[in-house]
Amino acid sequence: MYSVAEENYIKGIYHLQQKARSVSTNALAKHMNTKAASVTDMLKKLQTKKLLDYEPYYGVRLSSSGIKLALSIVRRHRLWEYFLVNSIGFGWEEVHEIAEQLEHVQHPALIEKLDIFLGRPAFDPHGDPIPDIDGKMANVHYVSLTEVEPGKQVVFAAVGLQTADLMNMLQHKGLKLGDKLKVAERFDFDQSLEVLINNKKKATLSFKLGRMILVKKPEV
Amino acid sequence: MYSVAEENYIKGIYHLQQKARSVSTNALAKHMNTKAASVTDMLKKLQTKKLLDYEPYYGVRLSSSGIKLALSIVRRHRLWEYFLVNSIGFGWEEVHEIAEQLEHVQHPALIEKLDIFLGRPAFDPHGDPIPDIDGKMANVHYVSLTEVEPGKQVVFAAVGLQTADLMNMLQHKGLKLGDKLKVAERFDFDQSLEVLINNKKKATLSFKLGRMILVKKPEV
DNA sequence: GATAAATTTTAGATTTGTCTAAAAATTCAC
DNA sequence: GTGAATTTTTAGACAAATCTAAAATTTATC
Repeated sequence: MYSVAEENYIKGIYHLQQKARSVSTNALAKHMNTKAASVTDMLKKLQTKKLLDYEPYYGVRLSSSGIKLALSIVRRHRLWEYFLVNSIGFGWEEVHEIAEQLEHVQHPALIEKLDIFLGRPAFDPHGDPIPDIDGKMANVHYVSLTEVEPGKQVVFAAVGLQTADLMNMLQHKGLKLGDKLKVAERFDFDQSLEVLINNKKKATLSFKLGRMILVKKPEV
Repeated sequence: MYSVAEENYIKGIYHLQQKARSVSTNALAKHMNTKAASVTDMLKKLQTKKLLDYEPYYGVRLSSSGIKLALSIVRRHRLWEYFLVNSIGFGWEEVHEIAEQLEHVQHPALIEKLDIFLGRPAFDPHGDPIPDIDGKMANVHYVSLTEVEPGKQVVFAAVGLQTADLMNMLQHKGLKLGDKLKVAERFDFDQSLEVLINNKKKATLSFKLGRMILVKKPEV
């Protein structure tokens, strides 16, 4: 098992790596709120554990096992955030710090059981995709219907949540994967949407529902 | 705030204090799975934080602020256990170790929101009372099954220990909280018990096992 | 391409919590 | 109540993760 400090470094490198190919000691030190000397020490340690490829003076990249670990930490973090907001009523602005602690709780079955309890959500409360147990996550080229410009045609590509509640509701509204959707109206008052389904049926969707409808641009 | 190690010592002293007025260094060392020298160091440290009254060579007792802290840790631990069993489907034998980690997650509103979400439960899955935010909890005067007169009907209300070993054994014998128990026979030779469970199943329990089965008189 | 500026690493110290071994205090046994 | 056994504390060391200050390396500038 890895220490909390080690896990935090791996997660930090993972996030910085999304922007640039390789991560510098200084950038990581700033991101981790620590000093460059401390970063160097930790990189040498994580190098021996084969979690990353570290070239002194030339920055660091996660190895494949480092990426795997990072994705598992990100998974834990985002599932706990989802729980904090959608189960016990925190606002999405307060959950990050709590999830930073919860993500380090170690148990072989905990996260899988939490995932099932939550309905295997695909996105956390901030809209970030939640990696599955194999590290796969929703293609972030999807956007939720709430972010689509009125008038534009899009295709219903995925749901952001797999609860019976949501499924029943989608069925009731006559919505299924592959449907062509056009936002006819967006009301500022409650951010609800009026959509045209397959250029035929009209339906009114709440903001909360719209967020769980993930869409992509139609194939040309 | 207090470190995980500090919180664990406070919790350990609290539990040992329930049995005896004052807690010895060695008893605490055994309970904490550490060495007496380490205990002495920590006691001196917690003494300066006014969490306990420590008299060198003569043991330790929690101060009133130490008791308050202990009760808050116990509250966190038992609420998380309740969540693990009743919300996400763990068996009662596996939750103790996870709750040991979760109990140290720090946030001013977390435990109150969790408590509300769970419906403010009064007892954890092992039958132990959950302190409220002011440290108050259900007053329980359980006796162990070994002290019950043969023929009397009692109710299995709590376990005296929370090891996976014990939980597995109870599960195997088909014993769970709320069961009606009657001591059918007590053998002087090894002090083992023969009990009738819910007026149906019979089971033989060793003295050691019987001591860990805490019961109360049935409601009238 | 030499030198200055910036970055990174090394060396050595610090804090927290732990350990072993030895010394000190208490308790037990007769 | 004295000596032995037990318990507890002290002294000194260690591992993890951090720090500051100095040295080494890379990058930028002219």
